[in-house]
Amino acid sequence: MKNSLKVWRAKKDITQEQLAMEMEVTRQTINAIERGKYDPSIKLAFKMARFFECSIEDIFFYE
Amino acid sequence: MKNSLKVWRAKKDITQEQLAMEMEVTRQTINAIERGKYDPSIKLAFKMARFFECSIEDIFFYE
DNA sequence: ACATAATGTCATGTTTACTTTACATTGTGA
DNA sequence: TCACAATGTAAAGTAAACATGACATTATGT
Repeated sequence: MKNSLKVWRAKKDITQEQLAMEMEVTRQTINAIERGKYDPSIKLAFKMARFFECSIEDIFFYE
Repeated sequence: MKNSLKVWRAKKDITQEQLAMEMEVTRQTINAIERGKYDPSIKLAFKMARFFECSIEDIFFYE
C-alpha cells in the first residue's frame, strides 16, 4: 500500500507534527505511515481524507 | 464506524463465508465487521470495495 | 558556522484486527 | 418435522497499528 501523504501535507504546508496533532496520533505514526512502514487504520484514513477534503482513495493506493 | 456490508452482500447474493473466502479472511471476521464488533483494516476495506466495485466510502461510514 | 526545526529511527509496551476452534442459534428447503 | 445451511458468539492466541521516550540525522534560517 502506497500513499501520497507527503504531497497532501505539502499542499497544506504543514509538518508531520502538525498533522499528527490534527489526527490525534503521534508524530511517529505519521512518519511511519508516510514512509510506508505500516498502513493506517481505516479510522485514521477516514480522518485524513476528511482533513484534506478528499477521498481515502485519493491518498492511499492499494496494490 | 458503521457499514452496509450486509446490503452489498445481499446485492451479490453471497454468504458471509463466500465473502470471507473472496477476501481471504475468516467467516468470523466478516461476521464481526458486519455486526460492528470491530472495524476492518484499510487493506480489507480496499479489497471489499474492489470486490463490490465501489468506493470504501460506499461501504463504510465514519461518524 | 551555529542554532533550531523537521524528520528519521529504535526499543518497549498496549490495543485491536484477525485466526482458530468450538458450540449454539436461527433460517430454509424438502 | 427434520436435516442442514447460515449466522451468532466466545475463549485464547498471533500480528499489526499505535504510543512513549529517547536519540540521531537532515534541513533551514540567520
